[in-house]
Amino acid sequence: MSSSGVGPGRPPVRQKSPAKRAAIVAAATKLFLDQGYERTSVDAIAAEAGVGKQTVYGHFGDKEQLFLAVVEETRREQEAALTGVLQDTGDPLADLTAAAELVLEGVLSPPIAALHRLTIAELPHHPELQRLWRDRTGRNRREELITEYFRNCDAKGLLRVDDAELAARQLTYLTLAEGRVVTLQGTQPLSKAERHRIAHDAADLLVRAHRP
Amino acid sequence: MSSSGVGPGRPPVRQKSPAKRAAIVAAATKLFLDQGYERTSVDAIAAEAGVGKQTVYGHFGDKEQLFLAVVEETRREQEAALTGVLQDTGDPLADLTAAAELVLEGVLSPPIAALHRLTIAELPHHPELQRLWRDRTGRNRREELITEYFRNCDAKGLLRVDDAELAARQLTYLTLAEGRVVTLQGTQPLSKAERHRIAHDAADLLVRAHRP
Amino acid sequence: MSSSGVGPGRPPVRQKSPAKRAAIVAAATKLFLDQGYERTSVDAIAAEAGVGKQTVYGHFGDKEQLFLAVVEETRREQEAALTGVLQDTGDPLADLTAAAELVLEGVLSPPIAALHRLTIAELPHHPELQRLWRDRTGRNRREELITEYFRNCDAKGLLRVDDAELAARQLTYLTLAEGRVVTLQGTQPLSKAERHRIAHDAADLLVRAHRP
Amino acid sequence: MSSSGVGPGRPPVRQKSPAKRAAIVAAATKLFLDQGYERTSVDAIAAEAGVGKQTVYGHFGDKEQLFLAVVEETRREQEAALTGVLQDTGDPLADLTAAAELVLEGVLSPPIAALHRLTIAELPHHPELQRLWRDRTGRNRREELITEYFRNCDAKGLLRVDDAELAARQLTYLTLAEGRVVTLQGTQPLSKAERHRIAHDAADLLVRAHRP
DNA sequence: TATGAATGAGACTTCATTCAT
DNA sequence: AATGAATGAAGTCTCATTCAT
Repeated sequence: MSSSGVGPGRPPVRQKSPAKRAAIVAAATKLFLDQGYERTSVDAIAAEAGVGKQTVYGHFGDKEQLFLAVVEETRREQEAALTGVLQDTGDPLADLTAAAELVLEGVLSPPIAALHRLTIAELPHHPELQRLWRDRTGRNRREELITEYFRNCDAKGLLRVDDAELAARQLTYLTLAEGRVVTLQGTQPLSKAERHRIAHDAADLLVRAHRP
Repeated sequence: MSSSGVGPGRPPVRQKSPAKRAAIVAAATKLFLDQGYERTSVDAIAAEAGVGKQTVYGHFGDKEQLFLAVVEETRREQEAALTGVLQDTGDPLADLTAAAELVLEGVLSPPIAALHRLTIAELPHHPELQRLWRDRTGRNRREELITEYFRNCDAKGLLRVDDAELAARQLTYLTLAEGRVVTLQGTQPLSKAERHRIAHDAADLLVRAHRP
Repeated sequence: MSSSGVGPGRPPVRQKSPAKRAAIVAAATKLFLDQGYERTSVDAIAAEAGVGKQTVYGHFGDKEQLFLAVVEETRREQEAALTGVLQDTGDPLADLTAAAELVLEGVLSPPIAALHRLTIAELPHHPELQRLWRDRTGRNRREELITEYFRNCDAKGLLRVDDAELAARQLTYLTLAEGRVVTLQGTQPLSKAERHRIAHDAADLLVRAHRP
Repeated sequence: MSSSGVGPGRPPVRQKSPAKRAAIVAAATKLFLDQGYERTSVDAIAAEAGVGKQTVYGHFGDKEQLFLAVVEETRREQEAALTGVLQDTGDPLADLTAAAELVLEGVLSPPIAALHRLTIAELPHHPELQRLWRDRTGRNRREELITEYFRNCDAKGLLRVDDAELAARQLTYLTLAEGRVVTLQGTQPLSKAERHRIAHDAADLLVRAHRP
């Protein structure tokens, strides 16, 4: 606002290049997720991004701000990537199993799992990160869809669900918790069969609990 | 070769002091849990333990071995601390809620939560740690007690539980997952009321699902 | 990749100061020659050069590279210092004695002798150094001049020399070997008289062997 | 003398074991020759010898004394190993060539070459070593044999040698100097053919110079 | 006498950050 | 705005030596 006017004829006073900023964030994301916060050096980030070190400091101030920017950015991307497909075939067990599988697939994908580990690790050391994470908690598009699904089932009499939000959260947490344990927090791959089993067990529990 | 050399073998004269070893582990535990692996310096550990740096290296070889020793030791302590109280009042909902509360209390206690965060953070960087953790998974005394409880309920006709192990795992995971999210992975305290609510919600789900 | 990054390439703004590099090499040369490789700390080199430690690492990467740079540099200087004075008075014994004295003077001068000792000591530990030294062997300006001198004598009929290169090498090696032994590898000074004796003995042997 | 009496019946007051001393020297010799003085740790020596560290200090006082003991010991062994075979076939060139080959073989053998490099490297740092080496210089059995050989040749009129000692020294130095340069101070092997060439060139020079 | 646990100093190297250009 | 050379602090680990047994 103060620097990017539209008037003609000003000398080219070298604006902070958004392209470089993006390159830095991309490089930092890769390295942070791969190696963790402390293990990643600003030098390495600058080199990976192909920029000078001062450029990094110019854009982000210090290493911590850059880290927070990376977390924020990555979270935004993930959120956007949550495609809202949730079939309603009239068979709650099948539908919820499928939904849980999608949850697993999303959360255990390498970058997201890495972000999760990284966030947990750095949580106590960056108060700002706590605020960031707290704000996000529960505001998940997928969970909202599952909530709606439970509401529909209740309306249709397929299930009897008093608190659809709670049910959606339970399905999600249950699936995730077991998925994370089985894959050593996302460091090991999850076979299709195992993923299905986990999702099915969770969905089955919910369906049984809420059978009319 | 290493013990006898040229002359006849004589008994070793001086042993590595177990007291110093314990002091080092205690100091390392405190600092690692507090600050994380990378942020903790061996210098600081030695100072905290009141020993020389080389004493640390003499006992553990390098920082990573010390770290693994800390994890192992802490895990052992936790396991031992799991007192096996699990009431059977004939009211599954109440009993399982109480059990879940105990789970929460144990796992969200500051040192254990810190160890959990630390372990997750370092998992990708220490293959040995993965092995350690994998071996531990599921071999939990508390879970076994809950499993037995479900079996009893099934036998008594209070609940209908085909797979008691699965049920116990589900109760545990569900409780833990929500507890961890709510406390920001154990970095924030959990009020008694909130703890009860979480435990109750989970226990309620299980009981409903398995009602005869 | 490393030079352009995202934006358009701009000329590098700040160059590694050649003055600092030179100061580091000078300091390292002094200390390495004085104390040897292992005994010399990078800290001490940086202090002697009046720069920060990282400046040393920025310029040379690690201690070994710095060491090789020192050897290379010192060798270059020596080579350059070899002034090509080799009188031809028509008296081979006198001329070759004088030449041998010059060889002695050059090779037993404290810095060059020290470099020689240092190189020999480190040869087995730095393969790169072996390559460096192998390449240098025999490419000595002084030896070439002596070779020419022998050729001239042969042409003039003063001596009968079939293999002038061999003769030059023999004069050089013989002189050096005895000079080094007598001075304890250059650690002790060599009196003028002794130097003359050594040079004369060697030259005399060559002249006698090649008398027509 | 004061401690190793022969009288019977003294209580076994634990004498300094000569076997351990020998083991320490052997271990130290191996490691010093292999890695150099600074690079070899007392720890490693004690481990290699299979004794405690204090035993090393008990026997030798400190690392430097141990080093000097190693040099002294190794020198003694070499000296002893110099078998005095020097043929006299009446053909000076052949005999001296053979002698020079033996010199080469001895001096360029890996352990002796290593000792030579080590000694040169440490010469400036251990004044005691200088004294040790100075005393030894020229007191070489092989050289004495060659000296005698030259005297015999002179007596028999095969050669004309005024200073047989000088001639022997020249043959030795010349051979050694070239041999050392060619093998990079004994770090590289010397082919039989090359060894012969070097010895022959040196012997030839001497024979020519002293032809009657 | 012999052991090896323990020490304090110091080794090489890398870090986040600033400064001169 | 952007570069990367330079800094000073701090990192992990090893050393020669001593001390308690």
